[in-house]
Amino acid sequence: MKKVDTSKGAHSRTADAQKLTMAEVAKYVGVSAMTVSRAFRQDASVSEETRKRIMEAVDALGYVLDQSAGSLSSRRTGFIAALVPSINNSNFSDTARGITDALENTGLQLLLGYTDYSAEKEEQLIESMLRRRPEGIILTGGAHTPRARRMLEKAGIPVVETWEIPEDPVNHVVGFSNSEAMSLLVRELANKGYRKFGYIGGTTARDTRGSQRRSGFLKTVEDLGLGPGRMISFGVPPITMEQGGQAIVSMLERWPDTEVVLCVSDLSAFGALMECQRRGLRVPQDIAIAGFGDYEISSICHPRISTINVDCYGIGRQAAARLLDALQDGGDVAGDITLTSYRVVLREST
Amino acid sequence: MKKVDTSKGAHSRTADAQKLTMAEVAKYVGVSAMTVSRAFRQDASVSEETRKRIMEAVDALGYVLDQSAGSLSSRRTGFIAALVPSINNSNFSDTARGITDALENTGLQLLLGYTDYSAEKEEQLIESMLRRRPEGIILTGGAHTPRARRMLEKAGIPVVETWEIPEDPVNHVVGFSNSEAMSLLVRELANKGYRKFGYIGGTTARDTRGSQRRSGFLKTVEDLGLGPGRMISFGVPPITMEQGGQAIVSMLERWPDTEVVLCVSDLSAFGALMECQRRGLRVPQDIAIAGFGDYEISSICHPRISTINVDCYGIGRQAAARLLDALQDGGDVAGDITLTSYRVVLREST
DNA sequence: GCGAAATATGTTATCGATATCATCGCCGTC
DNA sequence: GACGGCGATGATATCGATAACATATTTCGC
Repeated sequence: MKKVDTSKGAHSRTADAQKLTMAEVAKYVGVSAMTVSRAFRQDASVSEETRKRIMEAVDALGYVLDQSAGSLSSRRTGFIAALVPSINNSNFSDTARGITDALENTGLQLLLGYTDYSAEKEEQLIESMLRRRPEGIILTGGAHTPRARRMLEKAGIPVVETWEIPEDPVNHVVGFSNSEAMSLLVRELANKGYRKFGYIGGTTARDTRGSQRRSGFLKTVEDLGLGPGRMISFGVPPITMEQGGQAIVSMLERWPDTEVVLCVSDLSAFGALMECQRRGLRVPQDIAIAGFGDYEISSICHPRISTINVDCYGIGRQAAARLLDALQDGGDVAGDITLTSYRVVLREST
Repeated sequence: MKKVDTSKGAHSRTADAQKLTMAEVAKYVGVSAMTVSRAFRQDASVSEETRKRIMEAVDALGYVLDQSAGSLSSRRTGFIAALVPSINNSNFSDTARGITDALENTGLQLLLGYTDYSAEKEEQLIESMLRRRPEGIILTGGAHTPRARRMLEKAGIPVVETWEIPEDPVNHVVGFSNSEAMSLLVRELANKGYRKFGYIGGTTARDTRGSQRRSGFLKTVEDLGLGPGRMISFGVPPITMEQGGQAIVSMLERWPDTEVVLCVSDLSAFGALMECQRRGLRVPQDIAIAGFGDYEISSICHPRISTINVDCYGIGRQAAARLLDALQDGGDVAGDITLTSYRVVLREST
């Protein structure tokens, strides 16, 4: 890693000193600042002729609207805040993309933050987001610190919690029951004849969706009379592909006769699958594996992985849509719950 | 997908009407607004006693600082803008995370946008970002529309282009030569004895880094006297895992004696690898496969994929660091080029 | 113990846009 | 032809914080 200085592109920050304001554009055109302001909005009444002249001046001078100033006086920042646990996880980046797409052409801009699955970090982020006075906020999950919750309630903006169904929602919810989804997968696999079930997940409750999946698994295995589920907890959530591989090794050492292993996500399932191949185990004959989330990888790898398909992108789109509804109606909308779809996808790995 | 109304969490936007301002906190405490403002900054001179009383009031009232107002008067928005082609690609989300991490505790907040590999979309995004008056901006690549370039130059803020080395940089650069990296991979594989080289990539030049990798491949194969490289172009960049699978099928139909296939990214390489397994081809004996980017998947799958490791996270961290340097020095820093490291990682797939 | 420097706090103007209300033509209608 | 209404534009106050300067109070060195 070396550094090379070049005089090219040198460029002092204060040089062209972007001092340009609306008033100067106005003077240049020979109208008032107010008229320039109006020209930037499509609903305002400005003659076509004037607007054209203004826009030409804007182009010529290189003026760029200053929304910080605008939002102070209009009391509309045009921001929507969204917090996701991690952006490196494609499930959540799909949700983020859904939000972005739904916001396109609304004039709203997304302020995105990563909580790293930590409620404390979430609290910090909520505060720093609220300082920007967003018009709405989208969160992942329903577990918040008390202070975070207070701030949210006091903010006076629509709040959407996603990806799960909190017991006591703040406001709107767009998501599904992770435990029921996992339960459905267990039942379908039991129907296929599997009896000895194992589960691989992270060690703590930091990942609330992961915990819900786990409890759905445990309960359903019990309900079906298939004895206590075999549980390997490995690594701090979210667990990686590699940890999935290590976990299945532990599983097979401890309970060699396990027939099928369900994983908290497709990522660990994939790691487990590859580790089995490396060890010469046949999947699903020697051991069957299933994941959760239907990541792209699961439909591509060989054998393909059985999983639960979740509408990640749709969660984002709908969360944004609920927010837009609420903003439209002047905020008189009561909280509601929008359930999103999921489905079991059985493939060659089970 | 159904909707369930609940009266719970109902919550009208105008109810608690977050009218709370600094002045009211000030009145509550019995000091001036200015003192409250000072209490929020660590460098300001406020007695410990007063600050404590103010913070208690802030807590009690639930006041949240309004940065939109603050940044108007201080002329510091605390925003850094960053544009990446896609957030669903883990290489770029790693870069985004690098930026976020580097910005932690600087009081700066990231405004993130996705260009979808489109220069037009990038132009739009640059404009909407500049409206927020960011203090610096990080871009991916060096291909911008003329208007985008003009806006960037006029903005008077530090600009960092990343992930490649533009011929004519706007300002700072943090990246590496994609063509040289690919060239290095070709040479190492040639050293291992491979002679008949194929390449899989997307169909258009939208993905400039992809194009650079391709030209690095072609040139090096020629230079080594290994005849014209065999090229399969498939799909609009960025190409998916599935398209990688389809592409290798075309490759082997057209040039069945191909010995090694290089892919524009690990994702397509993985798709190709899995498709080979599905068809009973042995990798690397029947066909060797290499990727680019060293995604997590490549070190986990079986066989593991040879690739170029790129310091995605480091690109983000360093880009942010260059920006912080420039902000620190009052912007009198000339543009410079920071080269980031990459290395060939040979694994079982070649 | 006195003046200078440092500390703590207040006052006022201001950042750059927009809400609001006022103004001025112009058109059409009864 | 007078009046109501609408379209286009301008003047002024204001959004909520902070910069800059002013002032009061304390600290400290010699």
